[in-house]
Amino acid sequence: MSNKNVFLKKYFLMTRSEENYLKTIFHLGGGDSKSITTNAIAEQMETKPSSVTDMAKKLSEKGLVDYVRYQGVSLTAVGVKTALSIIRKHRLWEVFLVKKLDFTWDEVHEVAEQLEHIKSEKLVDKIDELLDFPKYDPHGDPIPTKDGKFQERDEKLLSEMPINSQGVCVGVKDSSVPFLKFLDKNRIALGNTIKVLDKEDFDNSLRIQMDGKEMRISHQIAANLYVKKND
Amino acid sequence: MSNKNVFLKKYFLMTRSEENYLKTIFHLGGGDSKSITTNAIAEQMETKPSSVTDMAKKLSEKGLVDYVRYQGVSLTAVGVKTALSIIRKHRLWEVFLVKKLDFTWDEVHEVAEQLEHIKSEKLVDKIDELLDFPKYDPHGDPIPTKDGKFQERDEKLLSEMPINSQGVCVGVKDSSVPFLKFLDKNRIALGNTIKVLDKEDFDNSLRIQMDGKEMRISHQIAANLYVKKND
DNA sequence: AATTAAATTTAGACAAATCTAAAAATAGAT
DNA sequence: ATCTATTTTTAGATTTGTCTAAATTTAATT
Ligand SMILES: [Mn+2]
Ligand SMILES: [Mn+2]
Ligand SMILES: [Mn+2]
Ligand SMILES: [Mn+2]
Repeated sequence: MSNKNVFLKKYFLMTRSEENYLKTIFHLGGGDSKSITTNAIAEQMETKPSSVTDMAKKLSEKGLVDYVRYQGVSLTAVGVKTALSIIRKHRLWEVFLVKKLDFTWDEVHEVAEQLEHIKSEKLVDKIDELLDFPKYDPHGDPIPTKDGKFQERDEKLLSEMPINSQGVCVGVKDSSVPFLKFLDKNRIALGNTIKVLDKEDFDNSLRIQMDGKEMRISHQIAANLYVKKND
Repeated sequence: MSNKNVFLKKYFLMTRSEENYLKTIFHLGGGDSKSITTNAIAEQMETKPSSVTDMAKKLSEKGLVDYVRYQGVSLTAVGVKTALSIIRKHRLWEVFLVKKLDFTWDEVHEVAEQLEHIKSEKLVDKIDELLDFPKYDPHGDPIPTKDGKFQERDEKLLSEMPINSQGVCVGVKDSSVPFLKFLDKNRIALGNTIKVLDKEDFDNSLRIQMDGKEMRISHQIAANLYVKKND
C-alpha cells in the first residue's frame, strides 16, 4: 500500500470494530465528556476488558476518544460526530426496513447493525430523502440530522405519569425482541393514546385506558414505555 | 465461543473475503468445473498468488471449491450456489440504487460491493419484490433467481453484427466507470435500437444508426456493447 | 494507614488475512 | 531428456482484533 493510503487508513477509514466501539461509548453517555469505564464498555459489547483497553488506545491515537489510563474514555468532538453518523445510518435503515420492506420493529435492529457500516454518503442521504426525512426510528428513537443534531422531545416514562394524565406512546426504552413482541401481542403500539386510570401501591402496576380499551400493565412494562404528554 | 458456534462459524458463516474469492472464481469461469489458476485469481483480485493459495486451502476445507495443488481451483456445487447468491445480491442492490435512489449506472458497483455482503435472506427477497423481480441489472447483466437460475438471452456483441442487421442494446461487457461515462456522453444507453450501416475494414470502426441519428463508433466500443438481435 | 477487593492494564498467545522471499513444481523449448 | 522460465507453494512475518492469565492500580474497608 502506498504511503498516502496508509495515512488515509490510519486517520480516516474506520473499521467496523472501531465504529461499534464509538457507538457503544456514545450510548453509555461518553458524548458529554463523561468518562466511561472499561468494564462498562466490555459488558455492553460482550467482550473482555482487556480488548477494550487495546481499542481505547487505538481510538485515542486517532483522536476519537480521550483516554486516561485506569480512568476510562470519553468521546472527543470528532468522536461524537462519527458516532452520531453511525447512529443516524442505523436508525434510517431501520425506518427503511419497516416503511419500505414491511419488516416488523423487532426484526430491524439486527440487519441495521450490518447496514450502518456501509460507506456511502450519497446512499444515506438518498435513503433519508426516500423516507421523507424521518425524525424518529421505529422504536421512537430520534434520528440525528446530517449535521449531528438531535430532535428533542418532551417525553417521560409511562411509569412516571400521574394518575388521570394522558399522552401518546412515542417510544420504547427497552427495544429487545421479547419486549417488542410482547407489546405487539398486547396491541400496544407507538401512536396509541394512553391514559393512566389508577396505580396499585402493592406492585406499582398501572390500570390504563388505551384507545378506548382498559387494561392493567406491570411496572416493568410501564417503565419501558415513553409517553409524550398532551399539552 | 461455544463449541456449537465454532462449528457454525467454520461450516456456514462466510467471511467477506471468502465471499469475494468465490465470486471472483465464478466470474473467471470456475463454475463449470473448469480449473482457475492461482495467478488469474490473484490478478483479478489485486492480491498476491500466495494469498490465493492460502484461501484455496480454506475454501477447499469448507467444501466450496475443489483444489488440486499446482492445478488451480474450481467451484463445487455448493460453491456455485453460494457465489450465485452473492452475485444475485450485488445485482439486485445495483437495480435498487438506480431505480429507487437515482444513482447513475457508473456509481452503483462500488456501493453494491459492500451491500452484497449483508446477511439477511428476508432483506434480499424484499428488495427483489420491491423492484418487481428484475431480470437484469443496470449494466444488462442477468440476475440469478433465488434458486440460482440464470436468465439466458440471445445476445451478441455489436462488433459481431453483420451489416444492415439491427437490434436493441441490452448490455455492456466492460462496465468500468470511464466506459459508462463515455456511453452517457455519447447518448448510448441500454434500450436504444441500433442498426449497423457500414463497417470500415481499415480500423474495424462501425457506422451505426441509433434512434434515428447516425454516428461512427470505434471497434473498441462496439466490442463492449451487447445487442439483442431483432427477430 | 494498612489491608483487601475490584477494576484495569500488560504480556503473551491465537486466528484471519495478508505480504515478501525462498523453495518447489510445472510447462515450454531446445 | 534436459534445461529454463514461469507458476505455484511454503515459510515466516505483519496487522487487526480478540482472548487468558498475571501484574498493577485504584477504591473501599477496617
Ligand atoms: Mn437498533
Ligand atoms: Mn431503533
Ligand atoms: Mn457491479
Ligand atoms: Mn452490474
